[in-house]
Amino acid sequence: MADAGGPATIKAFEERLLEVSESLPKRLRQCADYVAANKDRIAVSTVAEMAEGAGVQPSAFMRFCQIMGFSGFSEMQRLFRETFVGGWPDYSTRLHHLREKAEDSPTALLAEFVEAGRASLESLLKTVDPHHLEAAVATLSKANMIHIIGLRRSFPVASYMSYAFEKMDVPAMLHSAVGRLDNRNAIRDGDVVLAITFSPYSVETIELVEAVSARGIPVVALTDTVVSPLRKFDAITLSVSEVDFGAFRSLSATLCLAITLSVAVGTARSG
Amino acid sequence: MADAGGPATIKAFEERLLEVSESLPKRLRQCADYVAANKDRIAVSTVAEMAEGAGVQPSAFMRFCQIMGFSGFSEMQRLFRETFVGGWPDYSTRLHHLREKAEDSPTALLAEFVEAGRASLESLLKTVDPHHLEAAVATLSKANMIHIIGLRRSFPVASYMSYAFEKMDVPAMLHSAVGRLDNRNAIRDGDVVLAITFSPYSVETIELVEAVSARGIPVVALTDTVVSPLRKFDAITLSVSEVDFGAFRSLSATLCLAITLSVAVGTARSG
DNA sequence: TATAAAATGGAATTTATAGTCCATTATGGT
DNA sequence: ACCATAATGGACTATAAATTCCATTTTATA
Repeated sequence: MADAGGPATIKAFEERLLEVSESLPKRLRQCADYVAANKDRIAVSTVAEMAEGAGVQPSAFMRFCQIMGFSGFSEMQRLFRETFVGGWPDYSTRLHHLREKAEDSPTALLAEFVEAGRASLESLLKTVDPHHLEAAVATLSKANMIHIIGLRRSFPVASYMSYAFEKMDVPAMLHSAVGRLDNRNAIRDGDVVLAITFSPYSVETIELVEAVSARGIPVVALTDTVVSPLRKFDAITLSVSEVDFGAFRSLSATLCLAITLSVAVGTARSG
Repeated sequence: MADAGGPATIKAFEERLLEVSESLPKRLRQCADYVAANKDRIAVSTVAEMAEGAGVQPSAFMRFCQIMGFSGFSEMQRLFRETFVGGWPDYSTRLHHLREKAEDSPTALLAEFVEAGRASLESLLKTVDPHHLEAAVATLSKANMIHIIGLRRSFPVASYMSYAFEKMDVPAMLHSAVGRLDNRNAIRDGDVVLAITFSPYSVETIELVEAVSARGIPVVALTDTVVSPLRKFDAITLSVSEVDFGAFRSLSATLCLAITLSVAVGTARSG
């Protein structure tokens, strides 16, 4: 018990957390992880709440506090309560502050993108047609193989879905057009193409869709507006209007739709 | 007690406070004044502490809470505590219902992910340390070449940043570890490594960081919590706590930070 | 595989805190 | 100046939360 008082600052707390978290049994590690990801909650929660969040018993959480060097939860909580008096206003005031006060600092920029992302997410629920979404899920669920194509700015979305499908044992293939290779011969009857493209639309993607569409292969499209060139082919279209800030588009809403599709298809298949 | 439930938002709370404070006896007015000046303390204080701060008896403060329309102090405090944590309530239980939701209707699932994304974005503003962000931008701006590494679930983020940098003429290279190739020899003095990894952390990424860190190459890390293994090397760490659905992570917040970094670095270079 | 040690879950206990009540003091009107 | 009414302070009680303890399960070791 050389450690009379636990960490006295948040920084010391984090160091101790890191140092300790290497060698921790299962439950206590859960505590460490949850705490690391939710430091702000400590100040305003009860042990019971923290324990539930971490998925452990209150007593386990207590033990964790002691390992961190505190006498108990209360003492740990005190550290966080004290350091954050004078602390944080709510989201909107904070945002306002950042925008005005810290003009053209990276943090102000972050605030702008966060706001753009939020706006995009909000409009997502409005722009996505539930029937189209259901149709897309149904089509993808029946596919023997899902061929994902998305290049340039859409590539992150395509690779994301590819990863998600793999994790859920949904047969999917990412067409990356590396070295101008064009694997369209891999696409066979019973397969489905999932095309992702946003303005300015990659010709490769459009060409691929055109080709397979002519062969009667179903196409599900993730695109932006109603004027997307993919509309011409009878694809099931899900449109996302992303609020962009400057020339750059944060893909918040698009990825949100992507994960939804992935999970929906994954469960539909296994169910 | 015509007023069954008190104010439900901070805004409503402020309005009620203003409306009420006109006609208040001495002690209760003290409460009102103190609360107005110390709203943030409500979440982390006891009645006794608040009363002392306002210079009144606890019982007087209790009466004040009731006049504000709450049943007591606890109810008033709950309002502040909830708005603090932004209320992404126990996801462990939500996760259980995720499958049912997915089968139920994809739209419900979408709503769930939208909500998760919004919560993640809000907390992003809290978790990102402005100083670290500035340091990261400064370091990346001075790099001769930015080496981006991010595998598996982090790969979409890595490829996104790679694309963004390219568009802004920032010299950057995406290390994809295709075919187990390891291009670490391409990393030279004056370069900077941008590592992106989330739990469970890819060993390849950690190994790379370890290797270059030993050579004195600066590392900027995008990771999740403070217990990330990247902390051990002295990297400039930006942590994003994203809501996880089991193996699935909606990358809304992460991408938001990614685009911010990209644009900030891009402008810093050209400016 | 048997045994000891560590970790865990849950109930019991203790402590702290919110909330109530009433006697006392201040205030405003006649 | 007196009375009626409202406001206040402080002690008391109920409640909810933190903490501890121990029986049970799990894990590591010989």
